[in-house]
Amino acid sequence: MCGGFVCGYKRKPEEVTEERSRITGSFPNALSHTVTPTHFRTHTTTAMTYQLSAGSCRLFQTCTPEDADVFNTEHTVQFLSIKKVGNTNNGPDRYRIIMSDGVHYMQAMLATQLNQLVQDNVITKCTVATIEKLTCNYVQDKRLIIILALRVLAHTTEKIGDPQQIEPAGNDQGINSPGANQAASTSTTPAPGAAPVQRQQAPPPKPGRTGNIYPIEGLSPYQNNWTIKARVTQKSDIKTWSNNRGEGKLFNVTLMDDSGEIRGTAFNTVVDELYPKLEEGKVYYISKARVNLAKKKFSNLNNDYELGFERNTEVEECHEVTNVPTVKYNFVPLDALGELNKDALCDVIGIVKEASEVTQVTSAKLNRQIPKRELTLVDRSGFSVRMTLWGKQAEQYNESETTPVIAFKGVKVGDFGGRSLSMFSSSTMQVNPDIEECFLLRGWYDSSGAEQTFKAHSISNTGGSSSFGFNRTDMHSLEEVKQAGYGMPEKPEQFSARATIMHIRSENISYPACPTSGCNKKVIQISDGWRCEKCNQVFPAPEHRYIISMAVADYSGQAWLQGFNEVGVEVFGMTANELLEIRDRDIAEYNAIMHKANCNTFNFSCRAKQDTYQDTTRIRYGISRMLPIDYKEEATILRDLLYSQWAR
DNA sequence: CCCCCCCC
Repeated sequence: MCGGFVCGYKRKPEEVTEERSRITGSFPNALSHTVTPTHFRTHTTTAMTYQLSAGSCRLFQTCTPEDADVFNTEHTVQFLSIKKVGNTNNGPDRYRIIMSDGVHYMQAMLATQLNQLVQDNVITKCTVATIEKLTCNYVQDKRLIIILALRVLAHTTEKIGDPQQIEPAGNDQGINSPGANQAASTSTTPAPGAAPVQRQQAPPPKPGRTGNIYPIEGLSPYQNNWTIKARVTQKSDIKTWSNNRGEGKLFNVTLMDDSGEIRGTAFNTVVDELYPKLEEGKVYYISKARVNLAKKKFSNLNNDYELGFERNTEVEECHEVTNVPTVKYNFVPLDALGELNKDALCDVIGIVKEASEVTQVTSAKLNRQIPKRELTLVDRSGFSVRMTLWGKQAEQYNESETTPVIAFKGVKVGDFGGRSLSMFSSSTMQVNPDIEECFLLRGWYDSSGAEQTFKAHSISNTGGSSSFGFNRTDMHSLEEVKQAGYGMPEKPEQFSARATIMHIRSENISYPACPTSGCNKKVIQISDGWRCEKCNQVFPAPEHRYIISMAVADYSGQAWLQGFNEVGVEVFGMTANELLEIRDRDIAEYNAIMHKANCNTFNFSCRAKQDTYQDTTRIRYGISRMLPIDYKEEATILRDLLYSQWAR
């Protein structure tokens, strides 16, 4: 009855996890370094998002043997086809690959030493892989890319994006390909930016400005004669620093055009020159800045690169009113914030129902005062959420306007009070923007919204839309969670784990609750029924709700987890009313059900919290989400983890 | 060359 694989998961956790620890131990962090969205800084929350290296095909097509950067850089591509090509001289098989960077596709050959990857189906159609090493044969005017080393990131089933065949190289860096338009572009997930494909029809000849107008997404260290035409969507304060490496001042701007966004930074004397010149909201031609690799860890923008403004950087205001980029949004309705993970970035639009005064917060970390202002946003979903503004944005907020519509871009999702929002210095806000959503909100609020009451996201709303999701990139072993002090002051609260149920406390497995939908309060038995204090009503019978306390284990150790009704339903596959009915009717059957619930493995999303009860302080772990294991999914992830290492 | 995104 029980297939071997399922039994594998039913083994004692020590055995199961010994195996797991061997795998994870050998390849530390491999998963999070290859396939997590955070690494690629896409703004989606899908666990699996693959960012192809847009522009790589263009580079391959135009590179010269001296382009060391092309050959020393990793390129993530998707294989669209793999075909054996005839060999004439009885040599080894050769495989021809069509690979896509999401924007273009082109041919490449697999080095014969990698043939095994094809023969073992390690790489197939739709495999996403990072090319770690390649070389290029130059035959007459043609280039033949040969893949020398790669690692597999994932096996997908569909073509990513709408890549176009790349046209032959040779015509001036290969610009101007009509078919090479970008895929649908939204603000939060801009299409993999094309290499320079857009050329301004008639850029006004300005003295000192050289080169073509490049889309921001086309900028890379491999191009140097470019000019971008971009709007400053955000300008920071001038910041000063002093550390053991020295001291100085700097400021950043966020630059945006239709293709994407990029951060620019000026230091020291360049600050004096450019800070007054660059104004928020205005459009500029910018050229001769350095294109540096962005340090992903510190950038919230969707770009692999950032600009370093230097002494010779040219910045010139653009007064044209046509074809100027506008901020594009991908709004998340406020009721859907619960579906985003903590620390995710998102765009929201709402009515400012309330705005606090500016207060000063003392940052423990930075040891300085930071101005702060809280806004309460509401929208047509009937939800409200708190948005925190910091620094300049808090101080300069115009409080004279009541209930404006504000659109926010690139704000951080927090978990205070269930869900909260906070601005980064790179986030932008636009008051009463000239967009449809704004008009709709205004109309709704003025006609009815103002009178309405709003639902806040709440912590207690577990299992519902505002609970935290299971997050594969935030997996921890139980021992690690204990060692790291999750739940202690200043420590993280949220973690995800995979663990197996060892024991469920069978006493007090439920409580009699008010049957009113959403009330959940405990009811008290009185002479003529069950009374709810909150609803001030007497009911003939209560609705029993689970309170689960269970010991779970993984390879590292064990922990007690607490869960509410949703957890019990997941564990037993029936409601508490049904389980109690069985208990009262047939205790043996009840015991069998309790027993059967053991040894099942789940993916958990948990919240650790310090708690003091009868003079004892301890950390309690609450279950916010509990998902049955999808064996196929788990196996696929482990397989890809192995492949990605083995293919190195 | 910064790199903190803060607090309740």
